[in-house]
Amino acid sequence: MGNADLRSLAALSEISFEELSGSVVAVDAHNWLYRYLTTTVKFTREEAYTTDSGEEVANLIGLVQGLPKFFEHDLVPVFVFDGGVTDLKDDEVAERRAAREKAEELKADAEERGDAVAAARLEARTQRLTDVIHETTRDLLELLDVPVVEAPAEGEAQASHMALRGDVDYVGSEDYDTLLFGAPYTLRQLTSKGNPELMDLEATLAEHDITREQLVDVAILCGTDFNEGLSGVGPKTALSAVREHGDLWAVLDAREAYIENADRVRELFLDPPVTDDYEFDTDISPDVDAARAYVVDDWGVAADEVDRGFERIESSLVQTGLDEWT
DNA sequence: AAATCAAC
DNA sequence: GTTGATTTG
Repeated sequence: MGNADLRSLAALSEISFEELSGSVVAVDAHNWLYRYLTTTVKFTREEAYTTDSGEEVANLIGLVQGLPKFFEHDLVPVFVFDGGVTDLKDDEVAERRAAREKAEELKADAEERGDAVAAARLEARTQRLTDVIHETTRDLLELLDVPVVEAPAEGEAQASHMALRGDVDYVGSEDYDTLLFGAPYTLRQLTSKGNPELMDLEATLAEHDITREQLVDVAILCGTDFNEGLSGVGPKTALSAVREHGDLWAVLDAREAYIENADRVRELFLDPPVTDDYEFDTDISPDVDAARAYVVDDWGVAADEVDRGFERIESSLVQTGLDEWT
């Protein structure tokens, strides 16, 4: 199962923050938080991200540490929140729940053995995005005046739709799904060190001389979040098969194979539930003091975890303010 | 989570 | 080329 490994097919290139200055980037909130919670935050210093009262605040710290990158480079993030779960994804959700429960069991075992390292690793797997995390994330974004859009379903699909309509310049994501959802340009590694990476849909299609429909077919053949791919079929095999036979159905026919829900998965990528009913203002003026008070006073985050982040946000605001006068 | 490596 | 395990960040 699992995700299509489209990396080897994607047209990627480096891009500098200078070139991106002034752009608006739609970020899938779920993905952004999930990645942040499971990688940067959880591994080493788990204690720091849980308050004395036992509240999970890693998301708040993650935002305060991650957002300055946007502000400092004059990039405006628009956070897109997931709507209801697609029914197709029920399987996936159930699977994740099972995986989580399993991980929780293993973690309990590890703790019993006194194996702290193993327990910490497993903790990452038990991680989930709770309602509290979603709500506090929204609250903090609001205080920082960061635009938020509600997706009817998949955040990635909505973000891609907004990019297709030209309402944002880029989608910010680490996933390759945005290619399938039709996002013209996706930015990767926006919060890591070094330059971001630009993923170009048109260049990807041109490079392999295929259409977006065919790219979706390739992905379905290798497996996506929504369907099991054919075993033994990876990106290379899928690509040449689609190029040879034309589309998914012809490939399945030729290989006498069957993929559950293939038609619906295809539809989901090519014509996902999205909305034009959104509105946001990219001229943002964060209330840094209120944000700091919210994080430190209301939620009990240690001040030294967020001081630097808030300082960076503050000084980036001064900077852009000056730019307007020069 | 990405890169590398071994096995099929 | 694909997959699974492994390591490192």
